[in-house]
Amino acid sequence: MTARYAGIAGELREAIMRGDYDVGAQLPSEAELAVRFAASRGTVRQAVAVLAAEGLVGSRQGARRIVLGRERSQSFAELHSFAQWARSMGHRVTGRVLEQRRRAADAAEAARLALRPGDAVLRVLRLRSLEGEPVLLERTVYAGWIAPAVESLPADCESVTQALYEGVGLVFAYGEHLIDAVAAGTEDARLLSVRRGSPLLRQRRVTTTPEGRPVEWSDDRYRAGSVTFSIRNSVDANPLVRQVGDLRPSS
Amino acid sequence: MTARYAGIAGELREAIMRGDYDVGAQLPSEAELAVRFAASRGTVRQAVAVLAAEGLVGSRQGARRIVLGRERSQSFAELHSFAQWARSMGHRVTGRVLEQRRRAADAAEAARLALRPGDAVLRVLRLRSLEGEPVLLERTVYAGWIAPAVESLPADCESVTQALYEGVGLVFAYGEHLIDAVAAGTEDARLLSVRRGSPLLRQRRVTTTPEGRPVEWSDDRYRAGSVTFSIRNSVDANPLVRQVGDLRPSS
DNA sequence: TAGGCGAACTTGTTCAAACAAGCTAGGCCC
DNA sequence: GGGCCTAGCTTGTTTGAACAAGTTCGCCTA
Repeated sequence: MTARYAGIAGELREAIMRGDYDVGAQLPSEAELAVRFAASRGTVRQAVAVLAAEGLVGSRQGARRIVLGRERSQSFAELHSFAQWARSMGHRVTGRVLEQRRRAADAAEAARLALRPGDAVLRVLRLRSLEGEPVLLERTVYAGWIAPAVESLPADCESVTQALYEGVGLVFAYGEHLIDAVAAGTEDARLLSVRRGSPLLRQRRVTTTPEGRPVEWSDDRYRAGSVTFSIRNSVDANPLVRQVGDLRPSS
Repeated sequence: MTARYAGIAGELREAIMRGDYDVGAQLPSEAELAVRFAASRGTVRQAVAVLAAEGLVGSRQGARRIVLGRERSQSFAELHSFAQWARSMGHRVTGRVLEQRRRAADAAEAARLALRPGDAVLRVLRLRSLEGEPVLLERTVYAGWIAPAVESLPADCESVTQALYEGVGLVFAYGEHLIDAVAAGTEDARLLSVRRGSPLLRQRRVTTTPEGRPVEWSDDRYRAGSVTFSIRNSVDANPLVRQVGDLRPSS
């Protein structure tokens, strides 16, 4: 059952997306929304807090909230599953496993997956295409405990995320993403049909279960121009962190 | 005066950073924290919600919260001001204006800055260096109403953000960031001391006042390897949105 | 017309109670 | 040891009251 505040947030989100309120326009006051939705002021506050977290509305003490934008947000699941995302964008998507092998985790992998160095992990190389064009190369390392489930998937499995949920009830709940730019290496270039040295958008990510158990650590490389990441922030909430690299040209 | 919940969040954040709780460890219950901080349970919930939004803790109904990570977050101001960020990282930073000119806004700029095409804007080309190495090229377009204040800044002004605040009380409150990878153009290559065509991490961003008025629209290009962007997300809150590009190789 | 003032409105914070929905750990049984 | 059950604990939701801190707008005066 959807919580009331989530339902109210959903209705307000739709009203914003529909154009009931222009960008820059004011929302009704909390008191008015409480009457309109037959809810308490606290519940309304929770609902608009959800929208604020999505960057759709902004607020100042004493002034009515304003609409900041109309861009549709994405659920965690949609971001996590390339296939789900692409389909919701209306694109034809395919995915293909090129390599898959168990091996011992190196120190970095072990740290990321809360394992000991030398523990068994499953490394998968996967190519994703949109409209027949290769756009994403994923080098994913799965913790050993999930390896059997991954190995049982077909090589052309479209949505690994969904298949793992349906197959073994695996749920992803938390993610950390590191985004930078790298030059295409030899393998990248061959598989993504680009020149060696050309720019790739790299997203390294680790994904974790609701209990806090890391499942996968992945190095994803997008062809430049194929994908853009978008983030909204504010003085109240800044999810984006800039970290210094090693200040030498990347290899 | 800092709100109580913000103070409690700060203390809990420090305890986490200090190692009082390992990654994966449980936090005390809300009831215990309420006693410890002499606050109501509602206030404690607000405090831990702040930490959850930073990706430091995760929660499941009925189970104690767990520590997800120890990475320090950044304030909005720190992310926005390259100089402030670099200094807090302990790096020597310089900034230099290479070009600065008023001109008419094109359609894209006008849309981003809530202006009409043809309205006057100020375009500034700025180079940022860390430890004497050029790492960031900013092409920033300021709305006309803030142009005089920007023009009055010295060419080697380190922190434009701080100077605008001190000079005219300008406050930034909201941001939108588009992150992708592009190939260095001729000017990029010359100014950042890289080969033409080599990868750059591009961050296009628009920044807005508390009243919702856009101030600047900037195309920032980082040398590959100099900076990584980090974002945490969860099923409860996903600030990261993947958008499709135009599926053709970038120029 | 512009500026100042104040009342009314608006959002932000804190507290508390009550209930719902889930987790955890101990005890018991096979 | 493993599975099941349950009491107690824990987080999630909703309501509401009271107060703080800020904004907005109408009115008045120079």
